Amino acid sequence: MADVARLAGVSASTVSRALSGSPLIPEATSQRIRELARQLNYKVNVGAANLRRRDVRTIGLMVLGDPMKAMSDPFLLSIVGAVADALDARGMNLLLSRVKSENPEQLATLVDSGQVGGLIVVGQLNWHDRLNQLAAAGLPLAVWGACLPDALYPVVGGDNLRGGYEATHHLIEQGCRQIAFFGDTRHPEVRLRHQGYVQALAEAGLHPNPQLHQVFQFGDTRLREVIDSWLDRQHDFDAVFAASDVAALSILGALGERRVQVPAQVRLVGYDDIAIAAHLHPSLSSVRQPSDSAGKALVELLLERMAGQPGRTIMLPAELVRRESSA
Amino acid sequence: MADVARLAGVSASTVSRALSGSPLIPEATSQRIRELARQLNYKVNVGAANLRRRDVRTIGLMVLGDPMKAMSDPFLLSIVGAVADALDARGMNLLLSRVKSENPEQLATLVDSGQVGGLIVVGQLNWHDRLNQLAAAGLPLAVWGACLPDALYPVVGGDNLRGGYEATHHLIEQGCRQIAFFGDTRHPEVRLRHQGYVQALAEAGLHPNPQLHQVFQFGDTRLREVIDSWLDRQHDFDAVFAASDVAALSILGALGERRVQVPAQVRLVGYDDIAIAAHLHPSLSSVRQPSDSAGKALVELLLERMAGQPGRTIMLPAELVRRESSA
DNA sequence: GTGAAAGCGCTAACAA
DNA sequence: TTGTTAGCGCTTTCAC
Repeated sequence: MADVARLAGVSASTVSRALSGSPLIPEATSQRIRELARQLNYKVNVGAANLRRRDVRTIGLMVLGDPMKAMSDPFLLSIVGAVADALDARGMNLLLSRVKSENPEQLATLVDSGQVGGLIVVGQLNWHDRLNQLAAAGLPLAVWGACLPDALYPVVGGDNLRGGYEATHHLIEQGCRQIAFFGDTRHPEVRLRHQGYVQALAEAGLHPNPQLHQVFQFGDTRLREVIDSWLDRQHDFDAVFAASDVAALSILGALGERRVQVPAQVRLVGYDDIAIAAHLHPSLSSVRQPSDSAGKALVELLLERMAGQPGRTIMLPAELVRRESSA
Repeated sequence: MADVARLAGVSASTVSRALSGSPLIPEATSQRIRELARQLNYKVNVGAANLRRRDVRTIGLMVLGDPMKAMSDPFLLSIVGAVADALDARGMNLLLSRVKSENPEQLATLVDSGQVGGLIVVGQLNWHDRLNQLAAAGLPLAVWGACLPDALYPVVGGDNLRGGYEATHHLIEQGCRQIAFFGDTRHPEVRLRHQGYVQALAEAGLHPNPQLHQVFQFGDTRLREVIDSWLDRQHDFDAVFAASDVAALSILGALGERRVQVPAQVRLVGYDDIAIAAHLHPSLSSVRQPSDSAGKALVELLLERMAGQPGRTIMLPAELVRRESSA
């Protein structure tokens, strides 16, 4: 910067101001300095600027859950992409972090060490209490997940209750009576989807059959085994509502292998509406969650939080997409 | 840090040394200082440390290609995950960047502005020349892609030629004679896979039929349309070799919709061996590329490059995984 | 073995 | 409108 200043015949302050678009510098000077900097291929050292300014234009993001497993869920990744875009639009950067589940404090380190100004956490897993603690301790974060009533942190999430309800209601309308639920209800989001499921059943005068409710870990590698063993034991159902499309895909595969016709014998609805859902045969009915809006909303809430504002909750609509698998 | 120093009754220098594990400080003192820092929840400011040390322990990663599209290819994402892990293991961080294809210089900015010490680029697209330019200009980078002979940058890639050969050879062994190739050969990696395909055909005395070669954009949203229109025009084939699993999935869906039996009428082999490939019905034969090793190798090569070493090429094995779709 | 001092590259009072 | 000055929080000679 000193070089640029010297060559421009001004002081470093002026260069700094010109390059950061300060209104103090007249447009002409500003132009000249910018051009010179460009020619010299000079770029402001962001680290030094951060140090002086005492803030960082980078935010950290982590996907909770078994790293490799969670990183392979297309829906969660589409949220990561959307967050990256939203940050990009504001000239901010994204630091991607792997969280070792043994060590929740790792989250705060990123902020404490000044590497990032705030944190976006995708998925709550069973970390709700820990996240509450961190938020209470003043850690600036925003979370994608279920909108829990006692959350001390800002949350963006889909309308899981409604989504679960819609999916189930749709299956009932299609004439299904024995509707299985597939999902890990230790997950707050899945718990809500399950509540919606129960609600829709109740409304139709049906009772949830515990035998038709299968718990599994989101993104479990052995998902297929779990599904197979469940199908081996359980034949008395005419529909499945899966709490994620990844699970629904496995179910589709398992059913296909057993020559069970979808939707003729069993109807299937998934959740998230990942890209391939539409391209399968049969194409997969699913509950769409708008990941673009999710990314924008997460960044917005995080910045509000970083600016000291109270912290809101944003619930995004859940929209049932009807396709062949439940026709 | 001043606080910690004062409370420990030592100088900031000593604290700095203790916290960075300098051998100058006796173990006892070091222990004491670390413990105190922990109690005070003190974390070294990474930005300031970087500034002083004049290096950064963060590297940038970008996936080339239409952002949303590229970000949705599970295989590319598994590489991102693997890179994140490899960096994590070395105490380094990962800055995720979206690249706007209009502006290649954006890549260098991340390094020039001191935000990252080097760059990992996933996919070459048609950027080979630009990457060569950047590398020639001294930008430290490592690339996942095809091992091109004139590359000035370090490359990690699968053995695409071999992979294409193996897949095709396998289909020929299964008795197929009219084998279609699906992939965008503007992509260097795909071009090599296609060469392997041609090689295997030639070896069996077959000639590639141009009508059986369909170009499409990797990750193209309208992939399904392209496939459908192709299938409408073209019926004279008994196998498809798809240059990516994502494409293979769409093809599987399209064939299913037309009641074409896989593998009975048409055999199918994909590429990448993404997680769901094994869970579909029929399960998808594919050529596996080891993304874990890829991540490690990319980080290794980049660090070598950052240390001023010459820059090597690492070719990872391609392994055909036989499943139902080509049985 | 430890501390004092200098300075990494930048920004923001404050002064002119 | 511009420049001078004083650090941001840390690491590292260099001297003790």
